[in-house]
Amino acid sequence: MMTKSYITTPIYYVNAAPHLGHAHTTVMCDIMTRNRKANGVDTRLSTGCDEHGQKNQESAEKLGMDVMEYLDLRSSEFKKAFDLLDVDYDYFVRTTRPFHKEQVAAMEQKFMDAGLIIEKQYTGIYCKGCEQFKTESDLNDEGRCVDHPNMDVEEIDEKNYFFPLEPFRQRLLDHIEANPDFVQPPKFLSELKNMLAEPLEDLCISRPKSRVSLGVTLPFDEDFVTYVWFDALINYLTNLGWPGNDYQDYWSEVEHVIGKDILKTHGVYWPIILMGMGETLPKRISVHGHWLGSGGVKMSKSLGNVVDPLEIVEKFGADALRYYLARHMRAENDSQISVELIQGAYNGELGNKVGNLLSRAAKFSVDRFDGKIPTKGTLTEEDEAARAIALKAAQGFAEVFALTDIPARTEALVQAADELNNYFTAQAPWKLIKDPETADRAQTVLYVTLDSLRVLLEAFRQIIPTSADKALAILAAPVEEGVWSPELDRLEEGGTFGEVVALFPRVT
RNA sequence: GGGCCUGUAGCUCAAUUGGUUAGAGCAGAGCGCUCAUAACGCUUUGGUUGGGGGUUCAAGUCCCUCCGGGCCUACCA
Repeated sequence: MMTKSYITTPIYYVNAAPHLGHAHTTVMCDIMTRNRKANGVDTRLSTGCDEHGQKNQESAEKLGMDVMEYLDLRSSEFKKAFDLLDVDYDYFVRTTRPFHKEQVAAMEQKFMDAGLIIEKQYTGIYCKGCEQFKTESDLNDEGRCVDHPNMDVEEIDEKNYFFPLEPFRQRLLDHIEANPDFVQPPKFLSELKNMLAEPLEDLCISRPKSRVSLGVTLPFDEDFVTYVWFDALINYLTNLGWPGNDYQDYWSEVEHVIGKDILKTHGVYWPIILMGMGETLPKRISVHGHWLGSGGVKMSKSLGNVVDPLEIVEKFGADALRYYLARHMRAENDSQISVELIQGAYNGELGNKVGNLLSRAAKFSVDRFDGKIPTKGTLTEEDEAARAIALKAAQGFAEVFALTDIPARTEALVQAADELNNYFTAQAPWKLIKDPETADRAQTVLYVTLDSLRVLLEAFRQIIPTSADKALAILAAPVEEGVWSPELDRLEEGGTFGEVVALFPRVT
């Protein structure tokens, strides 16, 4: 049984404002963290910004800003966005912080001393956009990089430092063989195996300062800074205070959550760097797909289908976005998103099912029972069935789940709320209450509905914490932080309702 | 060019991994209810599973091919 856990988001390149992809990965990590904490696992979550590299430097220059001033501004935007999205992180790293830079440099010196780094001369065509050298076939008809057709490429002849990866390839393959859970879901494991099927090229770990100044200076050659990935990945360790004494407990349980675009850096480069350091390899790399615009095409400004997370938060609230991201990402594939789809899910799933159930049962109770939680009488078969449905859906949150489990488990909660709506309509307490002989029965139906909903809401805290707590406050059912398990009959009979307001007010 | 994946009702997704008449939600249509956020419930319309070919008693599922999407990668960066 896992007792500690360490979840990481990638650290985000700050050459532009935070976008949906950043929001997605980070919110998924937050959900996994809340889930583990609720199940008694001591979990830490790290996120942050990668502030080195050529593109960051150029973004600052383009705005005519001092580099540090620019980085301060950008990283504060990321931090603000994650705060707005209710992400409860333990570490927000900035790779420009002195401790991180010192440890990166120390690690590099060790690599040099151990003979793991070599020096080579290289001539080639360099694309600043990619921060990579290109071959002739990479270029378009105009001799420009296909990914950055608006930038000129440069011919460069220079010395650089390299970390040969090939000597570690077989060890990594052996590790994967012995740990088939290393990358999840399986589709991405086979992709990783393919990346390792051919000999690996040496990883260039340096960039000359004449081209890039924003980075960690190489300890053995001050004319160079460190290539961003060779520096950035180390944040996963330096966040924990590595190489201090107490990092190991969390490090041995580390899970990296990434988008499929950076599988190679995390599945190949990073484990091999760790091997070079003599460190434990990550326990798991959990990979998710990307969000596409509706129709399944990539989001782009020219198509006008870009979903801006902050605009969504402003229009629908943070929980609407958190819910959509959690519920509608398919396990192994890319998924679609648009303002219309979010609006549909918000109104139709959160509002009409969950929010409306709370409204109809709570307002009815408040009106007829003097603002008090009704009293439960003898339960019928139908009552028990309704309770069982809620309990079962909530049970999915009373165990540690994987990244790919999130959509189905979230869906189960909404479905359970939907079934409670069914139950409520079938029992029709508004009819029962008219006859004195069945008035008590109305109270039981209301209690069962509200108490079952409370169980669902407690599970919902892992997905949409603010809304769930708001709803639980209406039910006068405060929950304690920490270890949780779903239990019935925790709603206090005769307790006083909070003010009943619409949980997810309809947005049109 | 190579690798991995993908295309199923108007829209977003399922289909126990080859096995009855391909399911669900939303949208549309009809009815009901009035506790509720014009919300809820019941009924219902809608599919040659991207096109073509093949294997099989049987194909959404396997093979080939064409078309459309996505990510990675590409003479030592």
